[in-house]
Amino acid sequence: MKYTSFEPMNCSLAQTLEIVGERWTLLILRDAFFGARRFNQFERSLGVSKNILASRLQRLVDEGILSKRQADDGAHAEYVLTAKGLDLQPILLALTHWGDKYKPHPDGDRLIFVEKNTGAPIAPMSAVSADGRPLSPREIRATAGPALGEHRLVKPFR
Amino acid sequence: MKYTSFEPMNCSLAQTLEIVGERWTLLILRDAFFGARRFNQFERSLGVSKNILASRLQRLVDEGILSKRQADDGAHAEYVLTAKGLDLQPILLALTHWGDKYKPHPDGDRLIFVEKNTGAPIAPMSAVSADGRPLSPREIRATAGPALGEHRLVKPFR
DNA sequence: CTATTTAGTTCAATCAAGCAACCAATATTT
DNA sequence: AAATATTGGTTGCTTGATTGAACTAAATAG
Repeated sequence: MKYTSFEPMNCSLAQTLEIVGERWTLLILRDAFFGARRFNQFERSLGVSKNILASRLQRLVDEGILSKRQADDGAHAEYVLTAKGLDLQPILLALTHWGDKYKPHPDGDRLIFVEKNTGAPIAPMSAVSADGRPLSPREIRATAGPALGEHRLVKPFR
Repeated sequence: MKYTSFEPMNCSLAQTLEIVGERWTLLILRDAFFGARRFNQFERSLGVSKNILASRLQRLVDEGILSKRQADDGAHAEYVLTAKGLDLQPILLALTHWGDKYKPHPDGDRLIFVEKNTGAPIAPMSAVSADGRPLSPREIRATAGPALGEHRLVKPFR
């Protein structure tokens, strides 16, 4: 028996986790966002085993999150984020922001994300209304869309 | 040797993943956000093994993300999200939103998140500037904070 | 020409996931 | 009241994923 796949679950969260929820994957993507492209850069930055790294990179390429191509010098390959990969940024920022808040370093901030133009720090990740107001968890409700058959999630448990 | 811990990494993302990055954890939290409180509800909703579920719930309680308490009927225990747990919402929404976009159900949306008051759908998760403009990945830069010693992440790889 | 770096693959050992069986305490049915 | 089922777990076993080490082949550097 394999590890149970999340894919049969009719849930977008489960679908995403099936792809990026494996060990190391999000850290690999973090490094990709910081500019890592070569196998060796990921390996040294993370201290992950080569076989795991190779397998994760392959998976990300298969999923269209990274693309593997020859570097300009023709010699080695490099892995670069696709548009699909770049769209993972809110996930990484949200995870990072929570860690900043609840597992802070005693000396202060580790990284500060700023607008490239102005240098102003970006807002903390939050759900926002269509017109831009930050929303707290209790101000949000989930409603069933057309694809949510008789799925139990939307029926309150209580 | 255990699975290598992410904790020694001086990285907020790694710190968060160390806690919520395990298999099943984020799905458990999803159900908690949808109102699940009892052991049995999580078990049935997810189809996860009891031992795994017990261990994950325990971990989340230890981390202060869920609190375990006696239900009002005095009999059974229940697990409820703390403020720290509620703060994970942007993470779940970002993961869900990406799955909506890239692993959609053929019949359309699965869940639609709306404002409780107005019923209006919330905005897709995105980084936003301090004054509320959505920011694309290329408009954001990471700068070193005081706690980021001589960490390599901030130095561009290229 | 030799040594090193790079980008992997293959392999054995170990740890975690998954499953089934069990258990104690309540709740429900007969 | 007795029997049965449900709840909330724990224990133990098997299988699979992670890990680290050894190996390889190609490119690059000295």
